[in-house]
Amino acid sequence: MTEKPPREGKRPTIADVARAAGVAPAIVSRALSPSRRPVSLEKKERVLKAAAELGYHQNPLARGLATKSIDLVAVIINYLSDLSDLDLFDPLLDAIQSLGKQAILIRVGRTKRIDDFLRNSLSYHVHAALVFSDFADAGEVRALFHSDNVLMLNGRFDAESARIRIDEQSGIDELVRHARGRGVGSAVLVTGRVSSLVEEARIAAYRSACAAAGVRLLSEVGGDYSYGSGVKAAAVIAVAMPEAVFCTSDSMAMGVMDGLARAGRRPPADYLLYGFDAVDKGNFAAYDISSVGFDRSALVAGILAYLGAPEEFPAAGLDIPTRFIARGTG
Amino acid sequence: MTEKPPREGKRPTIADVARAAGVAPAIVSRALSPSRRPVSLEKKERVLKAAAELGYHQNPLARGLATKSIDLVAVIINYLSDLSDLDLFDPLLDAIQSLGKQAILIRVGRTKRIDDFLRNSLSYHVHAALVFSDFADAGEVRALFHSDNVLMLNGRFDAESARIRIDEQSGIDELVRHARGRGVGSAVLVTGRVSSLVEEARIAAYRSACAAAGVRLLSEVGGDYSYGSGVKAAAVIAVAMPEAVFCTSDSMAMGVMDGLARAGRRPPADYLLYGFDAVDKGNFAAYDISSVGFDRSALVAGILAYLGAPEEFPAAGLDIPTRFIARGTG
DNA sequence: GTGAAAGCGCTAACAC
DNA sequence: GTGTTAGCGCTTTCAC
Repeated sequence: MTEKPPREGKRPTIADVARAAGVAPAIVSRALSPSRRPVSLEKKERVLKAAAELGYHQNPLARGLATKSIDLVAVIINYLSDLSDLDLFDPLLDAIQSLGKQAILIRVGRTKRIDDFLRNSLSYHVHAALVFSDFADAGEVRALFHSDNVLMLNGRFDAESARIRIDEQSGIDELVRHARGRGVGSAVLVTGRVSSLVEEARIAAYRSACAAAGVRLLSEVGGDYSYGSGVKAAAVIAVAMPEAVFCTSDSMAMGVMDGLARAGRRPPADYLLYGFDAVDKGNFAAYDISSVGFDRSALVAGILAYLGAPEEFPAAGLDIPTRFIARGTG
Repeated sequence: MTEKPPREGKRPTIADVARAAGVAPAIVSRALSPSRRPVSLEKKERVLKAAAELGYHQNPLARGLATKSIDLVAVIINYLSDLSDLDLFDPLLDAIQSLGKQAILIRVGRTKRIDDFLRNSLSYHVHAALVFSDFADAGEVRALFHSDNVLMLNGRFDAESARIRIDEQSGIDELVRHARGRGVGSAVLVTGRVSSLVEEARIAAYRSACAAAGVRLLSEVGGDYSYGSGVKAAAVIAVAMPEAVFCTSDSMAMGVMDGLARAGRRPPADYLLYGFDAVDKGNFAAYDISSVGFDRSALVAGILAYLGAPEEFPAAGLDIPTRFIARGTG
């Protein structure tokens, strides 16, 4: 490393570089930042050289104070599982970092003083906010995040908000039609956290798909997305055994499968079983559950496009289609 | 909301509050921040009142520039799975936020220019860094992170570094003794990413535990922690069927289980199977795998203690013990 | 206990 | 193209 700060114990500043390069501080700023102001090639090189020799690095705080913006993207979640799964998270982080920004991960409970919390924090000054959490609707979030760029990914968008929507209806329609095609006339739906708008929409999609396909929905059993709640649901389901079980998560489907196995019922022989949110790779042999999924990389690509040029993002938002994935259970 | 900024379109500053309260800006700063300088109760109340009326909120950037520190905790990872699992992540985020700080999540690949990357970014100014990634050893990280507080959680600590260590040896010893107690004389070890120091130590722990307990390690099969790599490993294992299979992750154990099932071998009747990193709750009935786990909440509590008072953290670091968890497969 | 004033390190306006 | 000069909003001496 070639670091030798001019003043002992202090990091070199733009002034130090300017002195070393024999130019004005403003030139250094222009040479080192994506400024649109012109700098002669010769001075630019001198500056770059001096900066390297001094081991100069920008102070993002000072830069942020001056420009009133900061290379940070806030990712707003309730639970980490709001990010669907780990397959989404790592590429998302990569995407954010590839833009020279970093991700600040904010977990918002259902507290009322979210605004105070946010406004006092760095998150209020971020370049953009990605809202996965269903804590607030588009209007509130816009008000909250000042002039910042907000992308709604939680389903709570309105006409004015930038948004990416997972179009679950398409995959669910396909799934239910598939079941119908295999002779299913009646089914039970196992649901997750109904407080969530996304879940509400998902349930509605199942209802309408069933109505359209001519599948009778015998009942809806409440769960919480977890394997355990699926096992519990199975006890209820076993009473009036339907021809098919639709679950709004794969984990619940696994639970239902194990729960019903205790009663000697196994898919696909005794009933058809469908999950939701298929992760493409690494499916367990023991739980080869038919499901609905979407292309994670398409979602990340959409987010990346938004982050790169928010103003050019389609006003109508972006829709990511889902598709039915046939596996062993249905 | 009671927000009425004095100048149109601009957020109120400390100067606005000072004017409204009829005091000097310095007083406002002292009243509103945990400053040790005294402020008369009466003025403090005036300030608080004015701030509330104006809807004043601190600008963390300006504060950070002045104090050279910022209420951000950097979480350094390679993959999100470095955080063990989701059960760890949500409580960790809660812990960080409960301290009034926020988490900035940084994914470092194996790139060489990490230092440049970090020094130019906010992460360089954070209050503390939690290093889960094995990208660098303690010395490098300390050099990199300036004077900041660094907690090593990746096993790459030295005598001077603050660290929390998961003591895997204890749980592995227990596991191997347990296998020996059930008559196991020979076993195969399925390993993960061997480039990682943690994995290296884990493998060494198995070796020494086997030597101590008198279990012969027939071979070591390389995997990558994933279910799929476990399935592949099973093909190799099936050739010379050992009495037990130890896997350094639960996912690989699941894969091994399914892979060997194709050859008609099922635990615990035909062999004993052990995983690693048990998540306590929600174990799948179909994969009831004996494993080694540790108390996630103890880890989070340790991190919280460090974050709250880094200088009071035990110089010797903290050890989180692991324990063997007996389940159906061994 | 209080306030004026000098930074923190950078960018943006404005002259040249 | 270049340099000078004000800030950005806060904390912190330092004098009172």
